[in-house]
Amino acid sequence: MAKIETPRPIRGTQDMLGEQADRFAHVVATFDRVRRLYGFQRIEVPVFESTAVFARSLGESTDVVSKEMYTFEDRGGDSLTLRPEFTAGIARAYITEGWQQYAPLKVATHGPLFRYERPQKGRFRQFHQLDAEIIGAAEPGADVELLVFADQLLKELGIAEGVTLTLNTLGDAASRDAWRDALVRHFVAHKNDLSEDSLARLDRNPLRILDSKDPRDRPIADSAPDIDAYLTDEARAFFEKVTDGLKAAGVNHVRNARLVRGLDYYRHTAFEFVTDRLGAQGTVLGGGRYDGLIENMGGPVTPAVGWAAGIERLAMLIDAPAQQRPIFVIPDAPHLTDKANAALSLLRNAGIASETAFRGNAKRQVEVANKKGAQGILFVRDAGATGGEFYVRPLLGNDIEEVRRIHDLVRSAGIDAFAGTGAR
RNA sequence: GCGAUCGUAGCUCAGCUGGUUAGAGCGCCGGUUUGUGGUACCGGAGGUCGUGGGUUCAAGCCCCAUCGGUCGCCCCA
Repeated sequence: MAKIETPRPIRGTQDMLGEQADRFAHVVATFDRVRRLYGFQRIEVPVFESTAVFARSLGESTDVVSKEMYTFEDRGGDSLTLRPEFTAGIARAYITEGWQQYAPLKVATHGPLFRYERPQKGRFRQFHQLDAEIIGAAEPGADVELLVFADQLLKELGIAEGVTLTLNTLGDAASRDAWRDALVRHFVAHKNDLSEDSLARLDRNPLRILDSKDPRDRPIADSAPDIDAYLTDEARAFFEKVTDGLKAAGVNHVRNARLVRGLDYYRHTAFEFVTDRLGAQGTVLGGGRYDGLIENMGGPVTPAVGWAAGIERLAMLIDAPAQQRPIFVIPDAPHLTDKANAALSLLRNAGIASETAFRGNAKRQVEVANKKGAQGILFVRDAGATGGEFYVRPLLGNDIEEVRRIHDLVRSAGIDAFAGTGAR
């Protein structure tokens, strides 16, 4: 008989078990809790959209659109794309669902995203992000609130220590255009000394040369003009209000005049929370203001600002979430199984995490309980057995008070709880 | 798309300059011991050494190709 070949998992996808899944869930749960503190509504948007949603909004020349999207034709011949980011889909929903009536709208979501990239540390083809957006607010206060929200999230995840907020402004459209022209002039003047990669960037996305890692580019990038000289008065005032707001909220940051964002629609505030603890993937949370996007997609002129954070990356940084330490219920002999199950129900109904092994003698089950890090063992015996019908034995590192509570609970409820089991 | 590196049991790995029947720990299965209770002992199953070619009397080990993992470039969360 031919051997059945098990299909392999798709490159860049993950299967998570135990601690890894717990870490992931803890990040999401913390986000969901903090997001409520800031009054962000939960939204859900589709995992796939018309290709045009992403192709138009992200910019045709970006890597994401030109080579990283999972795009396919459905059976009706429509071109669909698995979302490579959240913002474009949310902007589409804002327009098509009439959410303008709620502006300024504060929304949050999380879920899977897809990009066709070579996987490496902290990078996957199916990855997951937290996302927060404020749509319909042109005020710098919106930028500040999002940043303070992000900062609190990282603090509550316990990773603020190793993570730094880096901040920049790309100015308004006039500032950005003037700066961009100046940059191009600067780079063209040094064209002969640029790396091949940066020569290509010069045509597609000259801003990106600023954060090139190629040593040949560094002197040229470092001597390039900052945006500061090209900021309009309005843009400068806006940026000052953002930094002042952060200061008032006690959020530390560093200015990174070389920070640019890859996607075309960014204006004004651009920021990244970065760490050196994730190998080449330094960015843990990033975002900025995208005042032009919704208009670009055929909607009304709508200012907006938002950020996204990589759940996998955050999950790698946090301490392992505390393990659930169950009470193990062990019947002393096989005929006590039903009685043990009754005890289990009693514990669980009282909100006490408890488990039992499905096989093995009592001795073996004790070993299983230890391996699972049980907090204590509830031995279930025949009525009148020496040592008591129910006996709770605490294990190493237990919470004595909790064990005592269980002891009392079972003993006081014991008679009635097991009356109907036929086990007595 | 490019580069580096790795690929031996379910898992983590050992396997000397190529040389008999490929090993360990953990896990799994069975048993012994104990018997108001955890850390003991014995045994067993399980591997076409990623796959396909090649070199050689002989390949887990050398060469080529291919697939996959990991890390990096690009780009990004």
